Amino acid sequence: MPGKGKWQNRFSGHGRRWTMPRETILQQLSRTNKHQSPKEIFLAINKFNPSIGLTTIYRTLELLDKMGVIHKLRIGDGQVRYELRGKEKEYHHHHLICTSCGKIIDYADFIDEEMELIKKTEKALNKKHNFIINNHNIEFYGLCEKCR
Amino acid sequence: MPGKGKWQNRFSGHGRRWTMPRETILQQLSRTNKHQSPKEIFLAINKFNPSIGLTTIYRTLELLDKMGVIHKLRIGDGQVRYELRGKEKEYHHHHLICTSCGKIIDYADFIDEEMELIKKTEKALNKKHNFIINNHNIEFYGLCEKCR
DNA sequence: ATGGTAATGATAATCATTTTCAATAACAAT
DNA sequence: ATTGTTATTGAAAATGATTATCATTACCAT
Repeated sequence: MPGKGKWQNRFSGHGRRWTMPRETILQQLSRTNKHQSPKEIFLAINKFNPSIGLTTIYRTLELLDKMGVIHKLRIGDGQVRYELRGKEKEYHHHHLICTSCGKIIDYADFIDEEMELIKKTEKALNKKHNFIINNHNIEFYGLCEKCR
Repeated sequence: MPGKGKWQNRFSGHGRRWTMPRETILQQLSRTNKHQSPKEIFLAINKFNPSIGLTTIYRTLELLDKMGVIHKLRIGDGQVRYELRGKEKEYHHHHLICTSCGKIIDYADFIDEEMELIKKTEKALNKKHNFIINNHNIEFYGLCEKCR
């Protein structure tokens, strides 16, 4: 039985199981606030635990995303990336992506105004298109300091 | 020499050439306001002009995106998608994406407030991170009327 | 302790996108 | 109009991320 971590409770009672690979993957996601791709996560884990396969990484990340534990990021560099949505990172932020080197900067300015606009927009879209909005994605593309 | 279209002038004088495939691809992009993937564009063109290869579609779309003529969309359905940025579509809009069936709805509400926020944010990000912002992407994910 | 079944990992399969490279065609200079 | 340079093209192969398959393993409720 794997050690009980803070996420274990989210896995019980829905036909889901709390397993060692899942705990290890969540640990790796917690280890940094970088936006990691499945391959990166696999390589990091593989150094100390070569028994966890890449397929499991993919499956677990997909599951965690569906559960709302992590956030899926499609920045367009050829790989999907994920970041944790834990309490310590629950502050709302978006991404600044350098189209030259791929660097990603998190930013969280004007959040109050932004949240207000988002809420207003979500409500209007819901009414107008009868669309339930679960998530949104705001990204800015450009050139970072080094690449400009 | 291919027929002169309204985009030809954007291709002259920079070592670029105005070719039949490019004109055909731009025509196909103009034919609809849907968000088309390279394969969809290829299949549509292929019906009446099988001489244009998929590789050329990819290369041309990439070029047109860099030129700012079209807008690249990564909605996460496994393919990149493009839409024209022509005058007739120059109104600012964002996308509402159904995570179940993949339907995309364009919307353009609260644009004034949004533009103001975007401008403010861009200016602040520029100052704070010394980042030049060229583009931004706002998407809402959820369930459409049929899928909810 | 054990049985049902969710989860796993190795492998192969898919599928979008890129690379390669020889052939072609746009177009500037003549 | 002809020519030479070189951007562009298309076919085929390569790449690389993600997904499907399937036999095996290991949670965990009983």
